[in-house]
Amino acid sequence: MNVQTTLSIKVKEAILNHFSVELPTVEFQPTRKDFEGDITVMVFPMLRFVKGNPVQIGQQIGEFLQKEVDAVSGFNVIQGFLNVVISDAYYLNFFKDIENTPYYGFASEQQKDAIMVEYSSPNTNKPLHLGHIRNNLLGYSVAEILKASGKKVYKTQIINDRGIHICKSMLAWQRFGNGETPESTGLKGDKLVGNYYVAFDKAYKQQVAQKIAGGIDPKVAEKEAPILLEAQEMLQKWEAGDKEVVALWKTMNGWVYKGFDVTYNNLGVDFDTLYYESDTYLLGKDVVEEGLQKGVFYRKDDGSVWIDLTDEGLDEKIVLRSDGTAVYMTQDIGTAIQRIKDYPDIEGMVYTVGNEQDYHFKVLFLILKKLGFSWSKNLHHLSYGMVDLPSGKMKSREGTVVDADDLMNDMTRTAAEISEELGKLEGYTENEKQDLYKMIGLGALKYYILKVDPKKRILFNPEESVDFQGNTGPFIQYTYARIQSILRKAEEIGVKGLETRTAQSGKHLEDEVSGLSMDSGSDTILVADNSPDLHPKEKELIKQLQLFPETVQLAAENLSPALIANYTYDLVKEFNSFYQQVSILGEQDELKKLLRVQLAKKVGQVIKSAFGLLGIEVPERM
RNA sequence: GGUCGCAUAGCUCAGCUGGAUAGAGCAUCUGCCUUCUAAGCAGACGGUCGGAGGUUCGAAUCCUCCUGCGAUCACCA
Repeated sequence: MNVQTTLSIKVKEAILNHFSVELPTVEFQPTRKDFEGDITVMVFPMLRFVKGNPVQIGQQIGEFLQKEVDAVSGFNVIQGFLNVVISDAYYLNFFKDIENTPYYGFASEQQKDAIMVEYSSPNTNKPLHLGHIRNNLLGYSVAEILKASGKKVYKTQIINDRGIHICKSMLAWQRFGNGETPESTGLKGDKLVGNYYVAFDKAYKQQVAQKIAGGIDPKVAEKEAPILLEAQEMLQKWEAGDKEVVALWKTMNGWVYKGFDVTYNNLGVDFDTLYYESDTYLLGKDVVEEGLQKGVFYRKDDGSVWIDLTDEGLDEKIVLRSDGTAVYMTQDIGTAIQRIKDYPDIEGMVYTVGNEQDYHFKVLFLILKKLGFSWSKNLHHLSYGMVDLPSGKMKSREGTVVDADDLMNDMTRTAAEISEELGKLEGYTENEKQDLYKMIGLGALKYYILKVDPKKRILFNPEESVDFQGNTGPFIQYTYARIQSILRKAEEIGVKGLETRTAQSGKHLEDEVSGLSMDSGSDTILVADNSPDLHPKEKELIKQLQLFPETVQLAAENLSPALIANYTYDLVKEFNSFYQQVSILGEQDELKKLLRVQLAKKVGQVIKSAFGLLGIEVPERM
């Protein structure tokens, strides 16, 4: 039982004893730094139930707590705030408990029910850009956070591999490509295909301009440009299964996938299962038919099928065209149901999609609910704000995008410049250095994006490079590296009570976290009768460590990696302050020295765990 | 026009279910490297929390209205 729960019970008891009143709840908050104490009991809310002077009530509760609860070593009352001082022994005990917990902060038992997290889901006609990066980082991180909170998670994406957009690239390639391939040009496949998408747009605009110059109405010109008509024709051929078109489609999508794989790999994201729109775009029609029977949908005279959501404050929405073909909504209904069929343990889904589709998902979830699917109540749209440039929106066709690969390379290069200037990497091979630069550059980028509340839009200025100082990924990575440096030295000089086992630097977080865990045998020392007094900075650190598990849960509930990022920053700030103020290895008292080394080690583990949830790696040195 | 979201220091952002004097980073200025990594620490400067009402013992937080910005409202995806 944690202190807060104990205190809550005891506060109620105190009120019952003194006033014969049963309090429904007790409110707490961390004590502000400028007052003495660790946890503050709010007296004000009790005044609704207990008549009296808040200071006196606080005083009475305080006295009761001090007498009844071992962990309470003191208190003070200021206005309606009862500041409770928690004993060093309690914090030492707590730290002893978590010290050997390898997955500290992560839910120990996995729930049986699974949740599917969809993210990325790009079109296959152009390379990934900064907007996709935000999507990928959010989706990946939320999936990891959900896992840590005890959920079983499937990561997926639905790849938009068919439609007019890819036909445009295909047509332009046929027309202007001269048989170019990624191999012949040395270009990444997605880049090559993207170039033809741009080429299409250029040719299209020329044709439109020509028509307008010839006196044709602009709106008609836009619809009747020959190259557009050809693209539409190509799409029809594709749907009809035309061999030549399908073969080209497969080839060009194949190029794109190879390119995407490189980008995903560099970005460090992955998927457990993939869905392709070419497989799912016909799904959902039968469900619409069933819905018609049930009266959820209705058919208009022209044959199109609709749902009336005006009762819910929304509009009418089409779910099937008059010619019987599926719209986006039809597919999404079908795909959702298909996923449940494929993975029967799924009890909920998270869709990582930009906030421009808020309305779409509101409608989708409502339709699924009306169709009577029990899991519809566990559908979440992880809606995030757009990433805009100072010049405005990013537009692939106009070439105003920040390319994902370019951006990652730029970040790595900047990290390399800074690292080389600082010159702390003596003894590292060139490969090790490159890996480290990438780790730092990506750490900066990922943290920069993930620390912001998902629902807020991000203004990204490519001119002002992402910071490497202050509240940044590299700052946190640096602190981790510092801690590892201390731990290496601690082993060298042989700190008493510290196991000399070295941490394995495996690739997986799980391996490393458990690899880092300390052997037992040192625990009893901490709470011996003559326990050392805690330095205020040590106490603050333990308090911050204590918050990690609840932060993970909160982040999972809110689907917000930003909460993890901000927590980690606070922890690291606290550690650096501690590091600055007290000497760890220079401490004369062996017990204190051991405690500090162990604290540093635990902070390092939590940094690594937390950053793992953000998809950010941490270095041994930097 | 209807609906949804956002608005906090010069800039970028925190602020948990309402609680004490609204916090960080960047930028500007001051100190601190012969002691565990200065990508650091300590400090200064900087705010009518978009505006106006309301609820409450108490509002950046909840409600209403207004302003500004963004998104969305297609037999597009």
